[in-house]
Amino acid sequence: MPGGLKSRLQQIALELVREVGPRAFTMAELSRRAGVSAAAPYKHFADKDEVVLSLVVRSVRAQRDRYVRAMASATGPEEKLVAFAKAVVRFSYEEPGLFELTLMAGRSKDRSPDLVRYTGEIRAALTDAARYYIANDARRYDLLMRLAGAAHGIAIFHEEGLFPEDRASVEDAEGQVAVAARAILAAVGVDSSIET
Amino acid sequence: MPGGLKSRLQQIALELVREVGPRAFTMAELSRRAGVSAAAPYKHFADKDEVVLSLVVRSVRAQRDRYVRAMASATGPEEKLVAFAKAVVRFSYEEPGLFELTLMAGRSKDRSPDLVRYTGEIRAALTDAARYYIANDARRYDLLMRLAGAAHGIAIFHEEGLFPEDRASVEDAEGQVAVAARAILAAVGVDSSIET
DNA sequence: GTCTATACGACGATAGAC
DNA sequence: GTCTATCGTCGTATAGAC
Repeated sequence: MPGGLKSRLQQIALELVREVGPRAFTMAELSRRAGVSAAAPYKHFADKDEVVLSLVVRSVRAQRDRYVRAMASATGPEEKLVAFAKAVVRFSYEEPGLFELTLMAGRSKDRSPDLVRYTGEIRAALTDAARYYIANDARRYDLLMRLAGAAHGIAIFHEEGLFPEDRASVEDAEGQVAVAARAILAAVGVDSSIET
Repeated sequence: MPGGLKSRLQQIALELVREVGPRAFTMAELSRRAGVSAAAPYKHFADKDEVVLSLVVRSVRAQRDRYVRAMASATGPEEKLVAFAKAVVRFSYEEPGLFELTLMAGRSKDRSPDLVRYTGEIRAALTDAARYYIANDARRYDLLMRLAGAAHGIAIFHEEGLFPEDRASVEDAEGQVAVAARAILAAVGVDSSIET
């Protein structure tokens, strides 16, 4: 079974990052969990960074899957963008390790075409829906920044346990982010230069 | 000069965290920069955690100073809350290390009365301004969560370099967060049960 | 492809002299 | 209060046998 260890290592690395976060991830623990020697992983990955990079790519791909799917199953621009915001909160809740990993994507973007592709696809889906609100590229990008930024921050607040005890469920957090998203969208109104 | 080293260590630890962030902070580097032996700091702090905790307290106090001052010099509830949101963005820009440190505050709150006090003062100032919008405690807390969460997220996006190149200044980020804050506040309207 | 063995460095923390 | 010296632990990474 050649190459069998490589994908197994990736899988275990994923679980490890899910548990302890990207910072505390170590090659030593990876080898331990895989039940192989500390040297073995280095036959499949040049170094630690290469392992982490492959996880970043997986994280972004997973988010693309979720966000694009969430937006596709909603009808109308506002509902699509709200669905995105809720999906961000849910992803951070279900995959805190991968969510934290995402922020490292900006740094390592040069090193992986896949990364560029997946982030591009997320952006394209968002842009598509937001076109309904704003035709101008720059202003529309600003709107998406406010929307995604707000979703990100609310997700973190929820993750950090800052929500009040009696309303700390994921559904509560999704509700809050939905309200915020609708507010941000309502503030820009609808771009009248768009034909139905 | 008894105790002189302790405050010097705190000062240097602060600079160190500002530079490399809380995760990469090490006692070894702290000693090195202070020009003392690796053992010296342990006469003043029980362990690494105690050093970091003292920095968390400093970070929260610094934010209290900024946020309360920013809100005090603005007139009217909306302007006060917008000023808070902008101050969050500016703090994350000017003190990224301390900003990152803040998220560890939730974990260690039990261990420092000062921490509880400072966070309480920030919350009180926010609550005071938000009373204009919502009288009900729970719903007002939700509003502040959306506001602070959005500010936090937009601050992080700016910090991570996700703003477009030609609009990546702090002032641009402040402008974006102000728009988002106003949108979130506008969505709840004004609580009519408030007199004046 | 995987192993054992190992080099090397960093860090946290302590003991005991002064 | 500060030093020197030191221990133990862990991590990254490589060399060479199988």
